[in-house]
Amino acid sequence: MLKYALLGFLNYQDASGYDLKQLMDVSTSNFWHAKQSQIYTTLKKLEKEGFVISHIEAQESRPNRRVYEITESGQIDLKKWLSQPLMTIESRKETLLLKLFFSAQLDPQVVLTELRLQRNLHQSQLKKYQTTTKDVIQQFASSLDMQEDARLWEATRRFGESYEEMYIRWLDETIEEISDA
Amino acid sequence: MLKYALLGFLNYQDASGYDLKQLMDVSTSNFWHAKQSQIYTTLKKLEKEGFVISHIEAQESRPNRRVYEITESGQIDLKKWLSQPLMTIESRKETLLLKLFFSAQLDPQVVLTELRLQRNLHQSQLKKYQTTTKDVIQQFASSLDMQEDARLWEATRRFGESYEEMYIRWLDETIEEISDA
DNA sequence: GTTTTATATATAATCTTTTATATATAAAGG
DNA sequence: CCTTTATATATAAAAGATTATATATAAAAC
Repeated sequence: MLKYALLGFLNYQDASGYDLKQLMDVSTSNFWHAKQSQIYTTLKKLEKEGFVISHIEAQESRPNRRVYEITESGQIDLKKWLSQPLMTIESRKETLLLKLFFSAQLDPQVVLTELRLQRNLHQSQLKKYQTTTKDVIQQFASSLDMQEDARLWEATRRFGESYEEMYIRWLDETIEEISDA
Repeated sequence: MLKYALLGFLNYQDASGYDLKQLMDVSTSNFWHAKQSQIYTTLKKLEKEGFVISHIEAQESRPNRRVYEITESGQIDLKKWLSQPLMTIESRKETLLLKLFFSAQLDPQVVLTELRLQRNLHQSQLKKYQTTTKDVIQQFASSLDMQEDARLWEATRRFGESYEEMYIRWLDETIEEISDA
């Protein structure tokens, strides 16, 4: 699936592996992320399969960049993937819930400490969506003059925001429930 | 991490690979799932590492079962993992959001069809948490006489319920937003 | 002046997960 | 009578993802 994340970005503009990593980190990291090594190996694979092509760009006082460009074949494949509806919902992996599920024999104070720590972390994440992420989207939209595209970017940001609000509410309820026991 | 899911279940009672797959499917699948093949290979690995031991149980008119039991080493390792707080929050991978993020050039009707389909699927999942999953937890709790443990199981179920409620609200808002455009 | 941060790519090794395949039997449904 | 479902385990192959390591330079921070 990382394939389509990369093609999706390259469909907007040419970019190097480094650029793509930066782009993902400030935009899709909420719902899609990848390690640097995976991005570079996937780009190589996509070039071998003909979905992208690359050329070296020399720079003064900086290492050379390998800039990737989406091919027509890549654009067709991307559009096909986007048009085909997902027939299932995804099931997440949430380590915190796995731990909680098996924590009955544990000292409740240990569990509460963990839940409170998670609350802090999710609170920070929520603030990030409401400030940094929101700003990044607005900047991208105005600099590229893509107010229409920005509506969908905003929708994905709101998902992250709603998710964190829900998570914090659930943590508060669960902390109270365990405290009362 | 599947390691700890398996040890967590085996800490309640001995079970075969088949049993563990069934157990996960009706209890933790909300936030933790695994394929049959992965469960069997992980159990083999855990036995080699001394966290579990197994013996063959003969059955009449059914294939033999290999029943696993947690060792003291396994119990210690599980407890250690449970006690150690997670220092980060997890970032999900949501294919629907990835598609939406790159769908600006697509016909809005195609996007709306996908979102409405997802709404149906999430509505079904929500109902499942409110009925089947809730019942399964109550049955387990009374059959094993573990009302205390059930409070935490209930907390993880409520997470699934809240998540689906949030997801449906977000889908409704996003569908409206795209319809208006 | 030395360390850290940012720019930039690449590969090896490992771990995790999924898909596919093989085998075997009995009960239940049609 | 035939097909499907449920019970039960196991491994091979492939795909996907993480961790670690290597190299190189310049600007900024301390």
